[in-house]
Formats: sequence, C-alpha cells, structure tokens
Amino acid sequence: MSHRLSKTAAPTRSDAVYFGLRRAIIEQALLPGDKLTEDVIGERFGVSRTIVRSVLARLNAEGLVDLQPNKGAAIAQPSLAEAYDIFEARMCLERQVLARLAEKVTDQDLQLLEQHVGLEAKAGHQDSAASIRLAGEFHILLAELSGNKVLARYVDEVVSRCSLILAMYSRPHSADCSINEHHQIIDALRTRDAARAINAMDHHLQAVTERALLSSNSDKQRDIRSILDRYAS
Amino acid sequence: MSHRLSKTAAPTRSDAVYFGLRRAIIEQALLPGDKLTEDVIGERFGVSRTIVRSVLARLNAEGLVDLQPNKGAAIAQPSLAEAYDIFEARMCLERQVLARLAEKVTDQDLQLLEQHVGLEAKAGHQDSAASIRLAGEFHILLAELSGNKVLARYVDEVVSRCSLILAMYSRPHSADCSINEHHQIIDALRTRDAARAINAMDHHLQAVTERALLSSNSDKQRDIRSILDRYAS
DNA sequence: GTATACATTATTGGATACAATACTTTTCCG
DNA sequence: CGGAAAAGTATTGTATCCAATAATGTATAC
Repeated sequence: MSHRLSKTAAPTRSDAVYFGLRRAIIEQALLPGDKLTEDVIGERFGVSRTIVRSVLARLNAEGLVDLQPNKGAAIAQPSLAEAYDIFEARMCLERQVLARLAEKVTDQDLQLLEQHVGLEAKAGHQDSAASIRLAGEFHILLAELSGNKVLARYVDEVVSRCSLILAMYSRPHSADCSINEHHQIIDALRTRDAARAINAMDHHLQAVTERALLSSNSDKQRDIRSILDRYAS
Repeated sequence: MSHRLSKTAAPTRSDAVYFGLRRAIIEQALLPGDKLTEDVIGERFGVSRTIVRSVLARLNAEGLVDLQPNKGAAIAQPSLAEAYDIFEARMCLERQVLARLAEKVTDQDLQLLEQHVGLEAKAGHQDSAASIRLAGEFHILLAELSGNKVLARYVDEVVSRCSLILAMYSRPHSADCSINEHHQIIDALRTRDAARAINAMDHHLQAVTERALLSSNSDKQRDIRSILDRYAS
C-alpha cells in the first residue's frame, strides 16, 4: 500500500510506531482532539520518548497531529476552512493522477485495482475500521500507479487528512457507495478515457464532501491506552 | 514569506536552525551531495544534536535532504526522474493557485506582487543568492495569496526542491527572464484572466525546465563549516 | 604492489537525566 | 463560599551519555 519502505532500508522501530499511530488515526480509533502524551505512547509501544517525539513531529508535518510548543501533541481537528482547502487540493491532485494514469495504465494495474475493490467489498459492513482505511487506500493506490512519487505522497497526505475530516464532521461511513464509485473510475481507466475518469472522481469526491455535516465531537479527555495496545503489534 | 509562524507560537531554537539550513540550501550555498554532520551543524548553530536531528528529519520530509539510516544526512540529489515528477506536480499545483487567484485577487494583492518583483529587480545581478531565493518566493507568495494553506505548503515544497534541481542540472541563474515572466503573470491576474495567467505560468515553468541540462557537479567532500556560519545568525 | 583482515576513529541511534513549562490541587484570605 | 496565590504534579524541551554501526587507516600475507 502506501509508504512502502524502500528495498534497502530495513523497517526501523520508529516506523513501527509511526505506522501504528497512523493506522489508529485513519481507522478512527483515535479521534480528533485526543491528547497524545509521549510517555503513554512510548510505554505502549515499548520505545523511549526520543522515538515517539520524532514520530509525532512526522505526523505533525503531515497534518495529522497538532503540535503546540510546551503543550504537547493531539490528533488534529481540522476546521471547516481547512477541510475546504484539503478537498480543493485533493481534487486538483487526483485529477492529475487520473490524467496521467489514463495514458499509461496497464492491464496489470487494472487488475490490482479490481483486486483492491474486492478487499473493500470483503471488509464491507463487518469491519468498519478496515473499511474506512481501504476506501482511502484505493485513492493512494491510484496515485502510486501513476508513477509520480511526489503526487503519490501528496495524495497520501490529503487522503489521510480527509479521514480526520470525516471523523469530525460526517456520519458513519457507508462502504457500499464508495465501492460502486471506485468501480466506475476503474471502468473509465480501462477505456483510457481520462475525461470520464476525472468526471467519476469529481462526483465521488463531491459525494464524500457533501456527507460532511457539522457535528461536534465530545471533547472530554479519553483514555487512549487500551486503544494504543491494539495498534502496537 | 513562507512558513510564517503562527501568531501564538514563539519562534523556537529549532526553527532558527531549520530556517538557516533551509535558506543555505535554497540560496545554493550548500550544494546537492554535501554531507550534513550533526555535530558540525550543532556546533555552528550552538545547539545540541537533539535539535539538529529533528531539523534534519523535517528537511528530509520536505525532500531537501537525504537521510540514510546509520549513514547520516546529505543535501538531496534529485534524479532526473524525480525532477520530472516535481515539475509535473508543480505545474498542477500552480495552475490551481492561479485559477483561484484570478477569481479573488485584490488590488492590494497585486500591489504586493509588484512590490516583490521590485525586490527581485533590485537584487538583480549583484546578489545572486538573494536573486535565486526571491525568484522562488514569488511563486510561494502567489500560493499564499490564493488563501489555500494546503496548496501553499505544497507549492513551497516543490519550489524549494526546484532550487535543488536547478543547482544540479542548470547553468547559473539569470534574473532578468524570470522578472519579465513574473510581470506577465501579474498582468494576466490584473485582468482576472485565469487562462492567460496559467498560460504565462506554463511558459515560465517550461523555460525553467528547459534550462535544466544535465551537468554533474563535482562530488568531492566540501567543508561546510564556514558556509554554515553565514546562516547561523 | 595489491588485497584482505584487523584495529582505530568518526558518526549515528536511542535512552536517560535534568531543566523549564504547563496543569492541578490545595490553602489562605476576603 | 469564592477567588487568588501557592505548592505540588505532570509533561514537555534539551543536553548528555552509551551502544551500535559505518568509515577510515594500518599492517600483514601473498
């Protein structure tokens, strides 16, 4: 999926914490506003604060956590204005991805995409957490297949941040509609029809955006210890 | 200009090192391939390795430095393939910026842009370092005026990385042509003509891209100590 | 003279310790 | 009681220390 490690670099312990936290955020196990105390995370993942700090800085750079000096880290709470900015950037980036893919997509690529949507269908209603994650990863996979590493990284980022936005402003995720729309995008790519693919993507993202209706989350302090344990494997 | 600190957050010592190094890279005082030893940087900036490490990680995330485990950091040396990816993403992002700006640009914005090109003209041929930096900052300013923080951050990143690309593959920077082309973009925005602005930008970036002809830099180890001193203020 | 094995040095990775700051609770006075 | 000041606690910021790894230099065998 995303963030595959390069061939030479062995996965470091820092990566384990990074991917663990990231997944917890994207699957909405950790919610916007949750406080991320360095000691707590370090303890759960079995590493020192040094590692945790670097991971938090990394997540902060990606916009997933908010980092205030002397106050610590918390899962980011994107405002509606930020949400709009993110959606605009995402639209712009994903269009470019599709334009590029329509030119160079291979049968193998298409097969991979189909396979991924298969996974989404499988997760379906049962595993809500995986369902949310897979829906995002479909877009990340598209970006990676485009072959442009820079676009891929940016798409990865905006898609992740969209998880946050949905967690803040949207009702529970429904898997079915995404799958349908993802199929339409694949179909358009199969015929190398960039315009149709982009159109399908526009409608898809529009649908996602519209699902975002203001609904403030309770902001009482949650204990994230038990949650972290599930992601520290 | 870019990376303005939020109102509440005081500039930390980490920021000082970050902006110092960043400027040294963008002004091409530090060149692609230069080794960045933690001790050396820490000594010059008067901070411990802890700070330096976090800064190097940040610059790595932005693609300005290469960071290999157990081997240390060096100014990134983007390959031609990466250069192409960066230019493609940059084109895509800056088009969106102009599309947005053409709708909402104010007279005050235009004045600010004119003023900036004035600075570029002033730096002119005399201060080559500042000239390079200012040419990039024009684009960053455009992105900031668009009002979309996400786009602004991404533009900032790709523009910075373009400095690296030019350092690797291009002949010395000529200020004049940039200024001329920047004026054309402002003119198009003044008439709210998005299409013409985008066209001007396309030609501008095309010109920059074409100036990038392969020319390997000598890769003997340089002593960066004296260079760092100039940026540690 | 070249190449390989070994010793030495330089540099990074990470944990810990201490200082600085923010947060919480208690105490004291009106 | 209510609120301000103060003491205590929790958490972050940074320097330093030690271990692990890579880079370098040296000697020895062929």
